Amino acid sequence: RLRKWQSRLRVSDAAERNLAFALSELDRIASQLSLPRHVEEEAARLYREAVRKGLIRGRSIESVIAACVYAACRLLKVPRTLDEIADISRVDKKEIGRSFRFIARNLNLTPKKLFVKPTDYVNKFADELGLSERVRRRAIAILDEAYDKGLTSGKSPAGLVAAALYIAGLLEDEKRTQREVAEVARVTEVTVRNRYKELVDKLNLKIPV
Amino acid sequence: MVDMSNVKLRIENIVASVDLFTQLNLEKVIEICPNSKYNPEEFPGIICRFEEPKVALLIFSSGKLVVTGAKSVEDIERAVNKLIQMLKKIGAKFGRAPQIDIQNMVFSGDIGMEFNLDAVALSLPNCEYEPEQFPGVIYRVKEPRAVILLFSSGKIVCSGAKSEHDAWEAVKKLLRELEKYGLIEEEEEW
DNA sequence: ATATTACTTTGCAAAGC
DNA sequence: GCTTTAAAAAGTAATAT
Repeated sequence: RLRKWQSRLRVSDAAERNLAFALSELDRIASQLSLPRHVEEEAARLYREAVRKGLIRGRSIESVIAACVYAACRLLKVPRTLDEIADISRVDKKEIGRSFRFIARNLNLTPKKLFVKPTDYVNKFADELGLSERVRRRAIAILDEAYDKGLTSGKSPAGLVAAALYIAGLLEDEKRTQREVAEVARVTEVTVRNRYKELVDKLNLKIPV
Repeated sequence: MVDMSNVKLRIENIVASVDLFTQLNLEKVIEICPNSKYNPEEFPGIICRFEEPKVALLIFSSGKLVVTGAKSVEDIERAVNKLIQMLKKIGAKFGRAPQIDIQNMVFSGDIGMEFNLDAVALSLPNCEYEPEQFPGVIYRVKEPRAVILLFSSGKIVCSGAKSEHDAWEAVKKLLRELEKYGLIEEEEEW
């Protein structure tokens, strides 16, 4: 009886210590990414729910916390690339991605709930690139047309947005280099180039020389 | 009824576990396997490749094997018999026929129609789609157990099935779901 | 800037750490 | 959990020329 209580106390002790560690890790990530309070709170909620459902087994607390941060950003439409989160996490991008897909499956975070409009990424990247409202609208128009023509399925949203901003910059005379857009979107220049070529070709865009 | 007339499936890989019911001395076996590798430190089995039939075999001291890379069940049987003939030369005794269990079959295929994966992911229950990490929709079929990767081109990969029949059944279930949620007849309305 | 090679995802067994 | 093996899909990434 007493032993039972002691082991229960030990278990709850460990659980509390783990939760404290998880929340401090969440705090660290949230502050480094300058995440709004409500996103951090949502990530904490997701984490507690994941613990309640026993989804941490076999996964590191750090990868699950990072996954919850990414999920919260997606749910609340606060654009953050997985790369940005992986940069400041101790676990690699691959592991965070696995944990993210696992909690998404088990916490019923459907693709619909997780969907972030390309517009949100356009604004985030455009902010970092200092691009005008006109360029943003042009990029969104390009993305809409690309979607209608079936050019976006299976492609990296970040790569598509990067290429659209690159093109819109050229068309609106606010050029940013492929290197610059690739850097903010966290994709390679080759990806920007590939998306650029396809969009220019299939949407018959005339790029000023 | 779902129209499967335009659907194609091709076997790409078959994984089987085999029991030879004989203990093996891997140090001796390694001598008679031409292109093989054996590093007990990193992996407990011998990794052996046959060119005909083209398969890879993992040979364990327990007399159990894993045969991968086969394009047909017959390839696996031929590979196992070939290995048995080789093992007989180093004195291995075989009291009974080997037991071969197909564990996994991988198919590539085509549904014959393009898909807007955003639309699929929005309506198809229990599917995953993270284009930032992988270009296909991941759909898990419970019965028969299998997983199908669906790409925007309409090409698919089906894995986890234990037979060709199961793979076709799994694909049929996916098509029924796609049809049920109005994702089949789309042509221009992306 | 392009070509090649490599890695992402899915499924599974084997024996041992 | 990990280690090793196989193969496809289509995308992205890393490295070579």
